[in-house]
Order: sequence, then structure tokens, then C-alpha cells
Amino acid sequence: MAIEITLPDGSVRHYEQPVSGLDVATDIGPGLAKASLAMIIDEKLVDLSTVMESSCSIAFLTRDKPEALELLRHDAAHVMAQAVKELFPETQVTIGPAIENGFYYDFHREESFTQDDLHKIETRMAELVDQNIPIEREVWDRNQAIQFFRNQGETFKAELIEDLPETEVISLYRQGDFIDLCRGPHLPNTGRLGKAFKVMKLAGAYWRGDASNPQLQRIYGTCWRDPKELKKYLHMLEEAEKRDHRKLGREMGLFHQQEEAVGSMFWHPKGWRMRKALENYIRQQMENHGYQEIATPQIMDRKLWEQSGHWDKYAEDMFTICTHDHKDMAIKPMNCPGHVQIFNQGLKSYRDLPIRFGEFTTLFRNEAHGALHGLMRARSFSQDDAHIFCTEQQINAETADFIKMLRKVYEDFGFTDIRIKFSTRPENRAGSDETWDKAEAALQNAVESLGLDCELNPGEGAFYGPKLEFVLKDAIGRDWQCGTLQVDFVLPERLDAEYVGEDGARHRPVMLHRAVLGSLERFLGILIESTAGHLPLWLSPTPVVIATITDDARDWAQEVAATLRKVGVHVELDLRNEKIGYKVREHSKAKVPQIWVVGKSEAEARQVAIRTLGSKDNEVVDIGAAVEQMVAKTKAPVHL
RNA sequence: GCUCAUAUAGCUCAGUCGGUAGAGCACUUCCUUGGUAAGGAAGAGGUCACCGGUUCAAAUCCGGUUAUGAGCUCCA
Repeated sequence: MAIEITLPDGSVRHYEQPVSGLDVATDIGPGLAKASLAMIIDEKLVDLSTVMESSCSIAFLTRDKPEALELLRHDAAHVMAQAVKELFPETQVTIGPAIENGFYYDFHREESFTQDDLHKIETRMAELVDQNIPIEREVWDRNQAIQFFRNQGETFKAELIEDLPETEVISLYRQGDFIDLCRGPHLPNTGRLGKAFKVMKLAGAYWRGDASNPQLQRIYGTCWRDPKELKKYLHMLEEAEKRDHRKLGREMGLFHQQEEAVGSMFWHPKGWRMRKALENYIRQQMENHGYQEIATPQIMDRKLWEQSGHWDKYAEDMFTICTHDHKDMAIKPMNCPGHVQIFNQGLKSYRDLPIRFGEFTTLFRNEAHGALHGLMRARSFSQDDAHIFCTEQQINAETADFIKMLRKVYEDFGFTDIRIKFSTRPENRAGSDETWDKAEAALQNAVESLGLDCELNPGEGAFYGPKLEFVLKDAIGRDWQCGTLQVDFVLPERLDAEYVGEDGARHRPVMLHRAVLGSLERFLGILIESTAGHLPLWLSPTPVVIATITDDARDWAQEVAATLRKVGVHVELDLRNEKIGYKVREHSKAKVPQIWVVGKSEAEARQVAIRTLGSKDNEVVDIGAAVEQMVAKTKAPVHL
């Protein structure tokens, strides 16, 4: 029986007998055999050792291809597991996948790994690579595999196999004495892994991601195709650390936090100017989109939160107050119930809908201690929060208008590539399945009519409805939900919202919960990190500092400052007896977007020398033109 | 909340074997009026996060607490 192997270039090789990928690669050339990590048969990635029994098309996955990374990282995880088992035999292995930039492996061991252990593990991994141990695939009988891992004391692995569907092929990979359950594919040997990896850090993680399960020790590593890539990545991490908003917030004099107010901000003058500018900007956009601003009480009776269902789900995370007459009050963690109270005042007609209420007041949530993260996750924060009360027929149009606003706003900050997650019904929820079917279908319909590209995020919706999450990344690549849109058929029912329809009967409105920026604090944090503190001038607390070279220019500097203040530009003067280089350095470090340097010659010519942040040059401009460009740039964008 | 790590001057950090603390920058004063990322000199600044223990003696060793960082869980 002849076997025809078709290669990507269209050439065909003929074999009389079953042949492995490695054989074919060796036939073509020893260079290819050496460079190949795995192969692709009919678009499926498999081991190089896979034997082909019939004709097929194959391609070799070589190290230089970007897809090789995932394979290398997965193998790095296995090599790490082998190293850990050799060094600490009492450890139980669980799972170890490739992730963005690297890999991790979750281990169970009574004793904690130490920093020193991590070094040992890394060293041992390098030794295993040097030993060039063959990695071999074996297919086992399911019960035999379970029994095998049980005998080895690997209860987590045994549990994994037990939970695999009966039809699943149980493949084990053997590298030396180490055998692991794995779907594969893998490299032909440990030598192919190379040494562009690094064991990074230790963290806790729950077995199967459930906090009620035992906690495992997760060891993270990074892995690349060559040392150059590794170095580049490590350098990138260092650079990202410099963009940390908590660090920049201090350096730019924006805010600080302290022990007496964990999770909350002390906003300094500059930070607060910035925070206000952002709020005023989004307030303007909302007004242009027909939203009406309201303010609801900070403290409301527990009864209202019980009625809405929040008490049931979030009581632990709410700050509560017991008044002197023993009333239980909650400090509001969100605005929705308050907004419904205003909607419920007076009888609404279908002619009134949609009604869009917006609010920016501060919310308070007693977030878990370990969840706090600077501006990104705080215990007090405010949102560009709004609720749209509308009919089912209006959902699509309202969604379209919201998306339109969101896109323009995100563009203003340079966020053009927005990830959207579609989160569906969670396990713990309010409302009937029928209601959820309707809400999810309505949101799905709106998404489709707009042609939005969403990732499905099952089970992650709000307890009252499905949601869209608009996700941005921070400096080191972590995801943060910023904007959101939620379709809610539940709260209007629970809080008894209604309107009179065309038919004269009473109906429940639909509630759309939505925020473009999400938490203003979080959005600022993301923005500071994404811009490395180089904010747009209209958001910058001090868009310009006027710095004198000598006292000769003092009067001119003050005149320029007065001119700017007259047109509403926040300007600071630096008249100190310091060298201009010193002043430039200081204000550059504080991320001041423009430094207007004035010396004797500028004073005489009624000019300023503009130095823009990030540039080493300066441009000498007449005062009229300079003020004009500053006024234009410090004006927040407005969209209609 | 859980796991691991960390906590020394305003900031960034050093501090060996346990013997009561040090640098640079910032700050204050004086000198310097200098053309685009650090001019010079002097001075001041610390209950070594907090509480307890071991010890003749603790920044240092041990226990606890709090906060911070990373990750997990959570995120209305």
C-alpha cells in the first residue's frame, strides 16, 4: 500500500510503509528534522513521532514560527513538573497549561515552595534540557491510568481522568521517569525546549478555580523561542513597571493612599483637577445623548436593598450603618435602586420613554482585601453610571446609541481596539429562565444588528441580566472591565417600575444599565498606564508650566501666565533661581505636557519657547499663536 | 477572604555574624542669573510599620497584627 505525503509546497513524497513525521523530516533534510518541533496533519497539530498510515497533507512546525511558542510553553510546564517531582517527590502534580507570555503548573504540597526552591527548580529544568530526554506518547486504558496515578499518590490526576468523558483517548506522556496525563502534542525531546525560560513567581490558586477547594501552589514561568526574545520580554516588564499608575500617581502628584482609608483615595489638587475634567467631559457627552443627571441618596434603608435583591447577594460587601434608633442602613454600592425610585415618581407614559438617568456620585463597596488595586479596584469610586428605562422595542436603538458614544469616547483616549465580552446568566441569579431567555436574546439581537464582535463569557453576567463588558488592558496586560451594558428585566419587576402603554394598560419598562468609562478611577488608572502619564492636554492638571531662564524674563513670564489664566488655562509659573536644565528635568519628570521657556530674547520679542513632553526640541512661537494652540488643546472634545 | 513575598528618612535603596542607622535625590539656608533632563556648599530630617517574645543587647532572630505587591477567588 503506497502512502502519499503532501507537503505545503505541493510536492508529494511516496512511502511504501507507515512513516513518522520525524522520518519524513529527516528524509527532506537533517536541518528540518532538527528545527521541527511538531507537525500539522490535516490542520491538526500532533507529535513529530506520529506515524502516518495513509496518505495525508502535512506541514512541520518549526521553531521560527510564532505558533511554536504555545508548544514550547506547554513543554516548559511539563519539564518544570518533572523538575519539581525530582526535587520534591512528595509533591502532587495537577495541571500546567501554556498561557500568554509563558506557562504555569499547579502543585499540591503541604510545605510552601520558597524563593530558593524556585531557583533550584529552574536549575534542574536546565539540566533536564541538557539531558535531552525523549518525550514519548502512550495511550492507556482509562481504568489502568486511574489506578496508576492512584498508586503514585497522584489523587488530583486520578480525579482529572475520572472526569474525562468515557470516549476520550487517555494519552500519557513519558519523559524519563516522569509520566503525565496530557492531550499533547509535545516536543520529541526535552532538548528541543531550549533555555529561553525563567521561573518567575509563586502564587496560590484553587483546585479547579473554586475557592472552596484545596489551595494549590502555582508556579509561573515565562518561555520564549530564544534568549533574545526572553530578554526582550523581561525588559518590557521592567518598562511596564515604570508605567504603574500608583507610581506615576505619586510622581505626578495626583493622589495617595494610606492605612486609615484602605481602598480609597486622597486626591491631591492636580489629581482632582484631572478627575473633575474627566467627569465633566463624560457629563457633556451624556447630555448630548439625551441623558438627564440626577443624584440619589448615599444612605438608604436596608429594606430597599432587600427588595432589589442586592442584600441577598452582596450583603457581605456592603458597608452598613446602624442608626441610633436601630435602623439598618446601607451606604450605596450602586445606583440602580435609587434611579428606579425617581422613575417611579409620577405615572409614566410610553410617550416619556426612553428615560435616561445619569449619576456620578460616589459608590462604596467593601471589596475583599486581596482584590484592591490602586485606582483600578477601590472601595470608594464613582461611575459614569446611567439607567435607561425603555420598551423592549427600544433596546436596539438605545444600544446602538450607547455603542456610538462609547466608540467616540474611547477614540478620544486612543483606545481603538476594544475587546467586548458577552456575559450570560450566572448560576446565582434572580429572575426566571424565561426572563433570562428573553434578556439574552434581546442583547444578542442588539449585538447582531450592530455587527459587534464579542467573545462569549458564559456564566459571568450580572445577577439581574446579561451584560456586555468593554475590556481594556493595563500596563502589564491585565484585563479590566471598563464600559458595560446590561439588559435587565428583573429589577423593574422587583422594584415595581411601570408605565402606561398605548393600549392604556400598565407595562414593565426594560432597564438598561450602562457605563462608558465604568469607574472613573479605574479608567484614569488605565489611561495613566496606557499613556505612561502623557495625558491629553485637556485632561492634564497642569497643561503648561512657564519657566524663566533668568530674572530678566520674570515680568514677561507673569504676563504670559495672566494671559493664559484669562482664557481659562491652568498654568504654573516657575520663577525659581535654578538653571533651565534643572527646571526642564523636574517638570518633564512630573509629565507636564508643555514647558514654555522664557528668557531675555523671548521677553523682548513677546514670544515663548515651547518644549513638548517627549521631545527634546523646542519651538519659538509668538505669544498670540501659542495661547491659541493652548486654548484649542485644553478644550475637551465634544461629540454630537 | 486565601497563598507567597515585602515593610529602614518625603522618594529610591544599602545596612555583613544580633552590639541603638547610612547613601543618592527631594527639603531648608547661603552662594550662583546659568538657554532646554541634575551648578556649588552647609544644614535639618529616623520609636527601622505596629504589638509581643528570645537575649546582657534586636532594624537584624521568633510569634502575632496591619498595610503593600504578585497571583487565586470575587467584582452589582
